[in-house]
Formats: sequence, structure tokens, C-alpha cells
Amino acid sequence: MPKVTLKDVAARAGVHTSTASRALDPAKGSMVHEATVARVRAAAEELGYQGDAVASGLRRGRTNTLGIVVADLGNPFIAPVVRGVENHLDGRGLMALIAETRDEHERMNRVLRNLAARRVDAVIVTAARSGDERVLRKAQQQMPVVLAVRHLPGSGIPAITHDDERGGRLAAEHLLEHGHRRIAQLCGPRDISSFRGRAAGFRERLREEGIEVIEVDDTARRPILLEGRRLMELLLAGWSEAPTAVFAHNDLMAFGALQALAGQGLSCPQHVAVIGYNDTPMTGFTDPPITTVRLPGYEVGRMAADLAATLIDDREHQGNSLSLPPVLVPRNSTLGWRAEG
Amino acid sequence: MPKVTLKDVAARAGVHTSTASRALDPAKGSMVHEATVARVRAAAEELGYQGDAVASGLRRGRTNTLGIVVADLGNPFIAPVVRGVENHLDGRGLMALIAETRDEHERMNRVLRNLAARRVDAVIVTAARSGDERVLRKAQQQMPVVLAVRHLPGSGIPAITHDDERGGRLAAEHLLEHGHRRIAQLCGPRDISSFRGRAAGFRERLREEGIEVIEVDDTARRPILLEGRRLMELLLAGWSEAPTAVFAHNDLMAFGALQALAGQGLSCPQHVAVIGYNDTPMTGFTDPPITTVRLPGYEVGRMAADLAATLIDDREHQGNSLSLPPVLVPRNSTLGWRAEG
DNA sequence: CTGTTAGCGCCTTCAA
DNA sequence: TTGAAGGCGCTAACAG
Repeated sequence: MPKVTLKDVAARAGVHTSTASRALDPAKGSMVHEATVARVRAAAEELGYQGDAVASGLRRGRTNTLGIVVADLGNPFIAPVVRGVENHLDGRGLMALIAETRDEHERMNRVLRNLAARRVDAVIVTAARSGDERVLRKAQQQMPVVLAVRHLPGSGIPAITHDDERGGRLAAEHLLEHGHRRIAQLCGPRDISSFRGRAAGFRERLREEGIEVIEVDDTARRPILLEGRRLMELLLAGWSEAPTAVFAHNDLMAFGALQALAGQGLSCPQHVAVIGYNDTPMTGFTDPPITTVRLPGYEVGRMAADLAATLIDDREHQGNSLSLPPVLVPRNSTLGWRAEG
Repeated sequence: MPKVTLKDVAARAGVHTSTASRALDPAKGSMVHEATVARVRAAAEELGYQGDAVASGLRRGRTNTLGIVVADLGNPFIAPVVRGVENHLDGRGLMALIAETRDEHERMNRVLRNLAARRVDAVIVTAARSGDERVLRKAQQQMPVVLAVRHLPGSGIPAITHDDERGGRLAAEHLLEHGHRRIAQLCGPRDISSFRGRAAGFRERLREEGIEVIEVDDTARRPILLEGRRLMELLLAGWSEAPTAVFAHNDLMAFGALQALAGQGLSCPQHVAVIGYNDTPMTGFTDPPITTVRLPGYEVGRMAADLAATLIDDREHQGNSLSLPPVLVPRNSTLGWRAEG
């Protein structure tokens, strides 16, 4: 089945390729005689013509492709984000190239290079860490870059995020309301804006009540389950008295904490209340259901795609960043706790 | 920042573009004098040259891009598959374009067209339904197609799957061993190979023991939570006596069943044992932890990517299909059940 | 080992 | 409204 090109279609319709090209381009159909359009369309149909987006991309300087960079495809929280992006692209004839950094700077660098080489029209990055700022800035010179979920404060790179500091405060507030005073937090990497924000908001709110947060002298190297468990184990080993409540910087880490607690014969929420972050799908079905701060992944994805589309059409656009409000979702991992006595 | 092209690099290095091209292509570095390679590399470095994969793709007729088509990005089971694909592509300089069909034929059609237009080197389809066979066959004439998870028996399209029929039998076996006799199943769409296989294997194994499976006169329109709930509700409404065990055709549907049970004041595993399918991430953490048949998503993704790569390099390759063995993962949603009396 | 030549398939001037 | 011409950036033949 030899590839049929525009030339074949044009020949069959008895017109020049340039006319065929115009006839098949919906944005230019009006420049061509209606009858000609019909003839060309028919010819294309008969030959089973399938336009070549690569050639078109080369000529037009636009690929209708967008990159989406995530840190960890294994984090179930990322699915809604990707879905939000994909669903919002679909209507515009765009498609997304997906890439994973595993939170490694070197991979981020490679991935951005690769996407730039592919001439994507824009990139959405959900995996930014402070150390990536330089390469992201460089990437920005070649294509619009939109940060999502994690941003780079002061970098001027537009971002769709959510107010992590406020989210941290909400978590603290919730624990205070339920009578906790001996409270710990398990921190995500400090070079990631979201975790910095969560830590700061949480700490601050407790300090307002004169409470000093219990923290181990380490942070998760990556925001994953294993690291949540490790930190929780460190915490349990380092303090003679376990905290009555723990704030894990994301849901995955919260599950890790749960495992560590179980390992010490402690249970949640009876002995220790646990609160996570993201409202990852399924957290409502777990044992116990996890109280969490909802980060609306689908919406973030949708808005990031929107912003990217705007930036593509208008390279001068400033790219207004946006921050969505967090919402606390109370579930049994904290509601089930009762002060003893 | 005007784009720097190969011509600029060549000029700076004092060579012809074709020489520069060869010098920068690792596969052809040997055809060029070492000193020249060094000079070209240096020039490229100095100018910040970034090759144009679009132009290269047009010329070479190869885009180093692969499509991956999924039914539902919201199904957490799909993440490991995508991850397996992505991770295995990464080393070869390939990238994946991701698209969602939502299990709609029309979307499948559009997506395949779009991927063909983009001249992807191959497509991995995890969303095949019987009705899609024609368009998939057509797609096959333009690029290698690999099915994953769901296949199209008799179509001759190579597939990486797993033995769903055996999986269904394992589920049945497990329930029998635990003393169940009044057993139901909630069926996924019949036009999807995996669900057909699961249903058949399950039914068959029970029939061998002279047990007729309880089924409602309907199947899930899509394999999602809501449909699992709907079917379970139908089941509870239609039979005076509830079954003691239910096999849901995937984990999402199992959760839907759990909700329906709870709605009737029945609990799992005390009143009804529930078994799901896929071993979706997090199913070990749910309340109750769900007994399930493990479908190794990451491996399936990895092998599908492998097969796709083989097919790309050797268009004549027959594309041997592969079927991985299922494993039953027993958890409390069935282990916790005890026959009354 | 390197340069020359000729496109890949399409789209966009420019002219008619 | 259509055709002619040129080139997007790169690379594969073919000489030399």
C-alpha cells in the first residue's frame, strides 16, 4: 500500500497540489471554489488520503503536540492531572507526549531537550524542583512552559497550582479542632514548592497556638510510600512518646506512615490520627479512609492545558498564574480518633 | 533567539551540512574524521544547536514516536501499563503520545487516524473492543499495531495479554475452596476479550462443580465503579437471597459492588465475599483489602513496548502474541468470610 | 572521508 | 480562484 500524498489527490482531482492543500484545510476552504473543494475531497476520500502531520508540522512550524512531564507515573494522583490535560487537548487536535522524570534532575533535563527537539508547541511540567529552574528557563526560550501542581516561585514561569500553604494550615486547623497537641509532620522534599508550602503553613498555624511541630531531622527524598514509612519509623524511634497526630505531605506518604504505625503495633485512628494530602483517587476506600486536603488534579490539568493553548496562540501573553483553593476532606483516619480519658 | 540549524553549525565548523549531519549522528560518527566530529560537536555546543526531530522524521520516515491508546485514564490500573511502556521506551529515544477512547468506538477511530497522520512508528492499544477490529485492521496497514491487556481473538493482531479465562477459573476455585455455593458474577462488557474470558472461565469452573452462576441479565456498559454498583444493586433487587460471594470483573467494579452492599446494610466480608480483578494499586489498602486476580500491568506494558520496538525494526516480523499467567492474590474481602453456623 | 545533489510532503508567498 | 515556485531542516545516494 504505497503512501498516497497530496500530489496524488491533486492529480486525481485535476488541480495543483497547492489548490488541493487549500481545499483540504478547513481554515482555507473559502479561498477555493466550492466545486473544487468537493472534487478534491472526493479524490482524497477515494484514495484514502491521510495527511502527513510531520511534513505539515515542518512547514508550518507547529506540531499540534504538547509535552507533559510528570515526576512519577506510579503516583495515582497524577492520573487525574494527565486526564485533565488530555481531555482538554482532544477537542483542539492536539496530542500529548508523556514523559517521566522520577524526580531526577538529569532526567528532567533529557526530557526537556527531547521535547524541544520534537518541536512540541508547549510543555506542561508537573515535576518541577528548585534545581530544575535553570533548565526550565532554557526550555522556555524554545517553547511555552506551564508549571502545574508544583511551581517555581520567583521564576516568572506561569503556573497552575493550588495554595499549599493554606492547605497546610487547614490540616493543622483540623487536628487542633480535634484536640491534638502532640503533632508531627512527615515532610516531602524541600526543593519542591508544594511540600515547602505545606510544611510552612502547617508549622505556622500550630505555632500560633504555641505548639511546636514534631519533625524528624530529615525529609523524604521522594514523595513516595516507602519514604513515608521510613520517616514515620524514624519518628517513632526518636521520640519516647508517639505523637497523637501525623500530617503526611501526600497520601502515598500517609500510607507509608500507616504501615510504620502498624509495624509498631499502633493503629490509626485509635492511637494516632493521620492526615494526608491530594485526595488521591481511592483514599476514600482505604482502611481507614484517609483525611486529606483535596488538590483538584483534573481541574489543574484542564487549566494548565488551557493556559498552554493560550500561550501557543499568543507568544506575548504573560501567562497568568493561577492558584486554586484547597479543601479539607475529613475522613475516619482523623475523625475516628478520641483523646484518651 | 533565532533558531540555529544544522546549516549554521556546518558553517561554523567549516564543513558541509551533510558532514555535520553525519558527525552528529552517533550511528555514523565513524564515517567522519575524528577531528571533524570534534569540530562539529564544538560548533553545535557553542551555538546551542538543537536538532529538529520533525525535519529528521520527515526525511527518515521515522518519528521515534509511539502511540498508546487507553480506554480510561481514570482507571488506576492503567497507570502501571503506561509506566511500563514509557520506561521501556525511554532508553531508545522513543516517546509516547497518549490518547483516551473512553471506550467509545468513534473516539478510537479518531485517535487512530490522528496517530496515523502523525506517522507514529507503532501503536499500543489497550482499549480494543470487538467493534474496533475493522479500524484497527486498517490502522495496521499504516503502522505496526500491538494490542495489550485486551486482544481481538482471530484478528491476527499481535497482543500481550494474560490468560483471563484461567484468571476467572482461579477466582472460582478460590471461592469454592472457601465453601461458597451461592455465587454471583458482575460481568464487564462482552465485546471486550478480557471480560469475556473472565466470565467464561469463572462459569466453567463452577459448572464443573454443578453450580450455576448467579448473573443479572445485563453487563456493565463500561468497566467502571458506577456500573459495578448498578449491577450489584440489580442483583440484590432480583434475588430474594443474596449470594455469599461475588466476582466482579475488575477492581473498580468490585468497589462499586461494595457500595451497593453497604447500601443494603450488607457488609463484606461478613455477609458477602467479594473478589475483584487486576490487582490495581492500592487494593491492598482498602477496607476491606480486596482479593483479586493479579494482571501484571507494568510487565504487560514493558512487553508491549518491546514487541512494538521489534515490529518497528522488522516490519516482516510476525509479532508473536504472548499471554502471561494470572495469579490470585487472596485478601480479606474473601478470607474474612465464614459460612454461618 | 567529504561535498554535491536531490528530495521527504506540505504550505505559503507571489503572480496570473 | 488557481498555478508556479520555493523552501521548512534534515539526510541518503552518489561521486570524488
